[in-house]
Amino acid sequence: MDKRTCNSQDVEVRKGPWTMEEDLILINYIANHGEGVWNSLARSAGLKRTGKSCRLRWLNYLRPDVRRGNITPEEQLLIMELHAKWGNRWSKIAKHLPGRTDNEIKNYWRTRIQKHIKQAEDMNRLSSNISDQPNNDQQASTSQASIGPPDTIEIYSGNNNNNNNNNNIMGTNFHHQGNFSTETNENIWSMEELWSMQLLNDATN
DNA sequence: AACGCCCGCAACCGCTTCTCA
DNA sequence: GTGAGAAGCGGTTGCGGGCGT
Repeated sequence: MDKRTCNSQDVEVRKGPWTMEEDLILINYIANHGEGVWNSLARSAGLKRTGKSCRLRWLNYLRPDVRRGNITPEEQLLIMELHAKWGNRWSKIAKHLPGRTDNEIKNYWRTRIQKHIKQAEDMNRLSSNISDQPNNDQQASTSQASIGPPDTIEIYSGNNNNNNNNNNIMGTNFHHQGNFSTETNENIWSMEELWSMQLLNDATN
């Protein structure tokens, strides 16, 4: 594990994975003194970690009310619903999932859900290649969704009520504004469709 | 059995926001 | 009002394990 000195006081700062000893020190210290100012907590506890690192470790892993293990289908739906509403506001989303951390939700989104969006995008690109038809201009004028350059999929609905729902998902511009239209158009992927793809896929796993 | 690839997750980094003197 | 330090947040990275060849 790499250690490096960080400041004029020549204090070694440990980085990388936490050891069981460090975990125990942190747990015991917080049990006795409670959470406090993280930088001084780290120092007082004798941990060669930054306050930030201690805070993260505590909040995401050591806290007694952290729920670990599989995300349930209910939680999954809730995550998707809240993400559609708020975008990548992971901590805000996490507040509605007791015991789940923003980091966990963020990872879950990136590793699971985003994958399906990518698949949807690929399928969509494929289908638009197959049906590369002349009446595209009518489609273009009425379409509520536009598939952009290779790594963008933009989904729009008619109304335009939210200011900041421009969610960038690892190069995928995922715009969701207001209610999704349920009407099906070749280039429209509604939230419901994305959800059902996700659920279908899970059912087959 | 060995190797390479892929995926999931823990942890770090840097920026923003909050709090307080 | 403002500046400094702490906390919060989202994006990114790196490692380890599982799996296919």
